[in-house]
Amino acid sequence: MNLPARPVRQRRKQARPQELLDAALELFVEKGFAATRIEEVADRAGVSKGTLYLYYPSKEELLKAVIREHLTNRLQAAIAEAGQHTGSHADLLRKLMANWWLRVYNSPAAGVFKLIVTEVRGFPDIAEYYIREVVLPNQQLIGSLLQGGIDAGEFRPVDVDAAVHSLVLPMVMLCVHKHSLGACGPMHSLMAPEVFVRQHMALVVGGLLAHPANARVPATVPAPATAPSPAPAAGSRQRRHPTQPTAARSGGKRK
Amino acid sequence: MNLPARPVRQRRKQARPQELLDAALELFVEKGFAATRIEEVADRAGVSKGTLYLYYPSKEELLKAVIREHLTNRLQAAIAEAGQHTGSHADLLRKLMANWWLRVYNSPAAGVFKLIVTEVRGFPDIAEYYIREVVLPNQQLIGSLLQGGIDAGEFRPVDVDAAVHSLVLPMVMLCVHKHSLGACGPMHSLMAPEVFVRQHMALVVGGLLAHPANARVPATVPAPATAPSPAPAAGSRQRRHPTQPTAARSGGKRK
DNA sequence: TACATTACTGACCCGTCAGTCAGTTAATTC
DNA sequence: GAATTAACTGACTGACGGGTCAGTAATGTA
Repeated sequence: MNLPARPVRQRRKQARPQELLDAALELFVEKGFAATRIEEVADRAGVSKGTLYLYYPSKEELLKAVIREHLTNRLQAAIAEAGQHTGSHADLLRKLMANWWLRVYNSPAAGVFKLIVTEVRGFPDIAEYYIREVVLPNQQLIGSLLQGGIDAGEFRPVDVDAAVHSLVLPMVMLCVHKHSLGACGPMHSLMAPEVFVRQHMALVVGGLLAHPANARVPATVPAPATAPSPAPAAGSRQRRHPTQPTAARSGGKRK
Repeated sequence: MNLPARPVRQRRKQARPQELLDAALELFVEKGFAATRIEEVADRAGVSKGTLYLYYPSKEELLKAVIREHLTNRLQAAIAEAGQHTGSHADLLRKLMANWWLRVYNSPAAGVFKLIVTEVRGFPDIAEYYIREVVLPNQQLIGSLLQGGIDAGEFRPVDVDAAVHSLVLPMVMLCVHKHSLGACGPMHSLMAPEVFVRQHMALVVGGLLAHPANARVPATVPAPATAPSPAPAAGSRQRRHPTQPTAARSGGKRK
């Protein structure tokens, strides 16, 4: 009946760059840089191939713009805003990681981690940029928080760098996973990130505390204080059924 | 002087498939599947493009063969062999993770993790296979070890699935990292894996123990037992200088 | 309404690469 | 050493995709 509906050409110079970056991020994360055709990006952004080249001079520059945009504008903002909280060092750590990482996990920025893992070897200058702007500031932030806890006698004198990795790497891996295996259907979805972050922090902070008898479970679950009461977490089975749909899946697929 | 030295054509039907798989793994991990030319794989394996197609019917089948080969032959063997140790549950966990993961990390199998992260969305049947053959058996193995420790009263009754993730994800991420950022030059190398595994296990097992006063530091470093002495690990500074060359880099680059 | 500007389009150009196949040569048999 | 087998080669092809640019139309101006 209605013809392919000529989409009524529009002039929207302001909005194009961001729309192109968003489309590019989605597709690069989905299919990889090399396997994504520039025309697909243009299509998804609602423009023609030629238009894309008005805003970005080459495919490679588009990739770099995508990464730069998401890392500087979003992750860095999150880092800055993360240093604002107060409380005991253990609480601080738990709040920081839970809030911040869940925010990152649920934003498109999570895809950037996969993108970097995937493509960084082909574009080494991205590596330098990513490390300077993201990795080091983070290590700095978490590291000094840990060091503070140690100096205050709240944490055991662990290797700070190693502990930072123990804390952060699982969260990064979760972001990467979300956009690789996690996007292959609901057959298996590692674990609900909200549940995991809480459990992970409880476990690792438990290993950090100099006097573990004091605090056991974070504020959210007011369990009997000192005794090792068998109440790991609300609604979390003890074992069996390692597979579980988990329902939550974000980023609806278009075509 | 000596001409390009005609490489003396050889007939080696037996060795070809494995040599092609090895070359393919290297290149797919290095450059990604889409960006690797089939002729590069053939070159690195010392044959012509035509020969490759005698053994693998298409580029995609080559990829699947690479993954299948490394996952079944190597990782599964490691899993089977990993269940042989004895000792307390905490020791078992530490030994298992340290030995096994360092083995994986230092083998070409580490690259397979990156390969899966990178390519699985394009080939969903690989996902199913990987989860069935690698993820689930592993969760099973570590999970039952943890559950055993809990049942024996050695560990606190934590959420087993979450704890498995806390233990394993950093190691997987380390493998992925080795072949992405880690391969971009010595400007930054997360951390020496041997050091990290030890520290990570100490930290997390510390969080698992029901009576943390007992064991503090694993066998390798006989530190003063209970008191929080400031000796985190040999040769590991307390903070500052987050960058450190770490020297160790494997997999020499050819051209 | 006529003219100017510029955001936007898509057919085209050309290098690249997965896959093919007629021919070459190492190994084996007689 | 002649004949036979089959592992191996690499020039070729057809499709595909990055990048270009002459042309189109939306918007602004007089």
